[in-house]
Amino acid sequence: MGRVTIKEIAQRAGVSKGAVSYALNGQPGVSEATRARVLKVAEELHWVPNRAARMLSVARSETFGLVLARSARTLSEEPFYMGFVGGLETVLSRRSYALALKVVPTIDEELATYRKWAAEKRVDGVILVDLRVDDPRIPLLRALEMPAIVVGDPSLADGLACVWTNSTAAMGVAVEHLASLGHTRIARVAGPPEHGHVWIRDQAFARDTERLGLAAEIVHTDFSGDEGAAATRRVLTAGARPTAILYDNDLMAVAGLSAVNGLGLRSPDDVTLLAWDDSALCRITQPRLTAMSHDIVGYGERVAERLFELLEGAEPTPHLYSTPELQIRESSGPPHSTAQTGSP
Amino acid sequence: MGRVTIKEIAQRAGVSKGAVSYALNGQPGVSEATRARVLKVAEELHWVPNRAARMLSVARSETFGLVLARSARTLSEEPFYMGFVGGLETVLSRRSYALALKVVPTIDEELATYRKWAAEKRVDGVILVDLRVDDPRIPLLRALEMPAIVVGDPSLADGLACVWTNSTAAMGVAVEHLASLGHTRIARVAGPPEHGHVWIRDQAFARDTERLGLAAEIVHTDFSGDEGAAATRRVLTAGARPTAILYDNDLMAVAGLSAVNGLGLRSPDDVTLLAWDDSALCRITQPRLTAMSHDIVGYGERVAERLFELLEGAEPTPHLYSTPELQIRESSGPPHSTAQTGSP
DNA sequence: GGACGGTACTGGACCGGTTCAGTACTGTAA
DNA sequence: TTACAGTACTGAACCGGTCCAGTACCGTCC
Repeated sequence: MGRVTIKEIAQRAGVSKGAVSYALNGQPGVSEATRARVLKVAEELHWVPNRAARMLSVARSETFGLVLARSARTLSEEPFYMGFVGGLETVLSRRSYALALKVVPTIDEELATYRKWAAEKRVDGVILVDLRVDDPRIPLLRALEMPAIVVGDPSLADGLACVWTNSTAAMGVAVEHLASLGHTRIARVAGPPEHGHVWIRDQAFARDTERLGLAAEIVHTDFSGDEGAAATRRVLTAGARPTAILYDNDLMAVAGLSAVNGLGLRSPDDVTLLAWDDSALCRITQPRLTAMSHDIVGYGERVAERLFELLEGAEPTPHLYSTPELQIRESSGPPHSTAQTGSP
Repeated sequence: MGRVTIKEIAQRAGVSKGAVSYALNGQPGVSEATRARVLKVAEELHWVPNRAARMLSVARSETFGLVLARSARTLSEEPFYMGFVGGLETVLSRRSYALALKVVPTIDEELATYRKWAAEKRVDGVILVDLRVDDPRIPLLRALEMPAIVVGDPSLADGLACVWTNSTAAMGVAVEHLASLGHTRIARVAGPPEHGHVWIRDQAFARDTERLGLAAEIVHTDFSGDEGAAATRRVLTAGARPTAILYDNDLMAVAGLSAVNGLGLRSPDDVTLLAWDDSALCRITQPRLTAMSHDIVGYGERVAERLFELLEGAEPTPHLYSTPELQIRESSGPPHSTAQTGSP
């Protein structure tokens, strides 16, 4: 049991280590008869290549890295990552690649992790999530010559390969949905503006509401349920009350719905709510939440595929994965006539 | 840049490779003067040990493995894992250990993964989650002689080292809380009974309700929001309506609350709801949910520590991490007089 | 002055693969 | 018959560390 090496296979098959290596890797240099014999012996001995030895000689780790710069506590509240990691894994397993996952508290430590991984040759490539505006990780990865896929908009990736979903177009769809229902005053409860995708949606939201002649308002939060609820209360109790609120993630939308109920209001009668991401959370509320929906698992799969393509020499061109689609549910409705006039 | 090996350090410091190795690893065999000189050169050259080479010679991978046998989609709905992984990471980083995370669809593939990891010497130890009754992974890991920590009750771990939270005691606290409020008819919306911790809580629930003379009922689900809501509707529309419902996770409890509202009922007036795990979800509903709360991040930390201890030769004794604590919020209340008699 | 012990260091084997240069043998064409 | 090409294989170097056996040199004690 254990400790089966190619040396042992070589002895049993009566050939040299080199021949065994050729046979096992499907390379030319051995006859079909020998190859079959070696394969048979390897099979009988339950031989599996030793990863460390492979890594050392081929100078590849067959591992991709993913660093999440968030506190462990806020991570658990975000349904995004787990689904995304699941998608990555599906593709990695097919090629016997592994995922090295690291959770660090700050971006500085994330940078340090990349430096270390590069020096150790610990990973063959990395996946960059949670892009910031002018993200310091991009120049670093470029300097380290580390293959990387940016999960985010090409405008944030600064020439690195990226896979993105078209938030700008999706925002257009969302705002038009609200406008077509008759809403004229819309609030957006957004994440922190230093996040790249928040910034992009901010821009798109401002442009689309202006184009359609709607009164618009943006409140920034930290993505948490608590701040989502607080922001909701704030916009609904201010002078000019919006009749629709658009959230940057699911958790804040669900929390927002509770805040609405807490104020004695109802959705969609008094206020239409629209979430972003569309996890299971959106379907367990009452009313269920209208959301901009995208397939996070598929997104992860596509990102992993692109990283493999990049390693095989593909150009680092941006790839559009999808545009989030509007999933209309019961939290959408036309504005109620009395609510439209605003409260005292 | 890159390619800094101990050979180069040896040349620059004017000593042999062996001496460099001793100096860098803090081992005896070199004078303090030489050690300082070697350390200085290594520092200047930004030397970092090559992982593959280390692994090959010390026959350790400095990696722990975690396999999650769930579909990627259901994973993203469970806040537990991300927080747990975050906790593991905190401890692993301190020792420069890595986490190999694998997501597979079935337990059979999980077993295959362990076999492969053992043969490849891919991981130094594994962490076992989602224990089942008569779990086939336990005899396999024992046969593979793979160091492992079971995340779950000693009664499920069958002699393997485990870290657990006392669900039985927690269930007592939960049921007594409901009894002390005056509830006499309680339902439990549970996960699948083949899950070890569900089974344990089922037993405890049955025993505690009987001890206190309460009418009890258990409905099993798949842990999803949809089934949690359906189960809630079922128990509330059956002949003898319970006045309190105890859920096996947060998602089902939140979904249950929506189902309660959908039936035109109110919590806590018509029905008291009690969740389990206490993630952010419990605080964003209206009313906020009473829950059995435990520190999942800390749990992950403790598990990682135990695995290190095990590798250092500690006995595989069970370790109690904590007993979930009752976090009382607005979804708890005494039963309403009319509701108590049941509906037609 | 010789035996002894300890310290500081060297050289090389080793981990388990990959890969390259070289060799022996066979078959074919000039 | 010889030259040449191609196939099948061997032996050894190599990746970058660890670690053991051996050695040179020092001071100490009898």
